Amino acid sequence: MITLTEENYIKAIYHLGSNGEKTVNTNAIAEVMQTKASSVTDMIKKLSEKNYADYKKYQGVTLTKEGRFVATNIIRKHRLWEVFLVEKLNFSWDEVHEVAEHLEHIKSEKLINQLDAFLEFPKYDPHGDPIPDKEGNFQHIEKITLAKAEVGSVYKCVGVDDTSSSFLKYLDSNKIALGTIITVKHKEPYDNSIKIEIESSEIVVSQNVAKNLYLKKV
Amino acid sequence: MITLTEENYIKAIYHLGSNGEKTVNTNAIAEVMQTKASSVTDMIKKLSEKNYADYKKYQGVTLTKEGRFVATNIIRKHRLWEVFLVEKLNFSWDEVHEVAEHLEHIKSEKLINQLDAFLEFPKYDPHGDPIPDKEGNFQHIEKITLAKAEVGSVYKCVGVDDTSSSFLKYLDSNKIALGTIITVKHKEPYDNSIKIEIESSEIVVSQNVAKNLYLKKV
DNA sequence: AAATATTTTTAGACTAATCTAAATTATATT
DNA sequence: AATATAATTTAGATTAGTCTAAAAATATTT
Ligand SMILES: [Mn+2]
Ligand SMILES: [Mn+2]
Ligand SMILES: [Mn+2]
Ligand SMILES: [Mn+2]
Repeated sequence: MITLTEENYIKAIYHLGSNGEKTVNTNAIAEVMQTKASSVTDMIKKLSEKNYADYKKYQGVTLTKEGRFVATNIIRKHRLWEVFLVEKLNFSWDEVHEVAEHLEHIKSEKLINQLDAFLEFPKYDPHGDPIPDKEGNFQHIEKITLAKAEVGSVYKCVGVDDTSSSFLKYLDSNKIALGTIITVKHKEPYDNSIKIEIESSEIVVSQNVAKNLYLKKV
Repeated sequence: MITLTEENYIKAIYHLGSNGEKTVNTNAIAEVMQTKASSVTDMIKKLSEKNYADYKKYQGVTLTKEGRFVATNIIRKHRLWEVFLVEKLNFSWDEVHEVAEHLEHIKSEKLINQLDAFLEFPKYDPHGDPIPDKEGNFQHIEKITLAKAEVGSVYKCVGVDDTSSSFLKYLDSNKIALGTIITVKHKEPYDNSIKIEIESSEIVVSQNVAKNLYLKKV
């Protein structure tokens, strides 16, 4: 039996670890979990005892195969619920994350597999993130941030790194959605802002925006 | 802020109290909650402090207006989710209760109101129980148990008291569903079993079954 | 109206998850 | 290599929800 809190720690470790293959350190987890390092230490000991994580004192933590399975399963549920909320219940993409944080912990194999079928087996969530299958496998799409895109090239918007409501609403108000075609017109060396063209109108976005928007060359 | 456990206690008190207008006693709650009387005492003290319940030592407990609102709101969510599972995700009526026990605690006004709309504002759940509106109001349907039905009269099946999987599967296997027309043919005084006619075939059901099946005269 | 049985409450202990403050280990700087 | 700084762990408390065992109150029976 796995508790809701354990699931959230496992998810946090998974997300922190998926960038490099290095171990995840205590303070990083504490920050994501909005808790204190001492609490994290207690929890990773417990996860280690339950074989969800490998842990040696002062050496950071990694997930075991079992831990990774738990993580991808929660992510699968989270993203499927997000699709449901947007596609069926008319939520906008900036409203779904918080609710999905709760729905992802509902434990029913049948529920999630029937939901998957009801949604016609979506491959991506409303933020462009891939949805793992029952075994935890999912495609990695090749994508770069707008910050690293080439001037003169044409891209398609395929995802976001920041899923905060304020960022997503900013994109809405600038007519940027998943699938939107963007041409990079100019990079300003002074503040790293970028001028882009969307549907024949030009806008300038800050470096901050550019770093959080994922593109794919077309 | 209300905890999941508090919500479940409030729901239990509501269900136990809705039969009579009397106070609900500690042991009854303990049995429903699968816990010990001492734990119940602690919790009803807490619910009383939070103004969800009125409580005097040794005198049993009743819900306040606020408590009843919490209760009907959870019941609204529980029953809407049950409808969703049956109507959209192809669950059968004996599979939904357990999952709904978890889904009913998801806290999002928008979620539940959009779900209500998506389901086209159903009035009853898959077991024939009425779905409260946002204010907690719902119609009481006049219904009697098969045990109290008159020999010779014709009834429509409108609900069940026992929502256990085994009882619902029993009904399935005997072609009894919500809306099924039933004619009462004979009451056996010896063991209170009842002979009924369904779609021109006759079956005999036990007193136990008869007490858990709700009917309405047609 | 006592005596007995039942119900309810209290007292004290346990677990999960958290915290603060102090101690320990690792890393960076001189 | 010694010292300073940062990260991590430990020790001891706290809160929610639970338990067992004992005490207190209420209900039932004689
Ligand atoms: Mn999300
Ligand atoms: Mn997402
Ligand atoms: Mn139910
Ligand atoms: Mn129901």
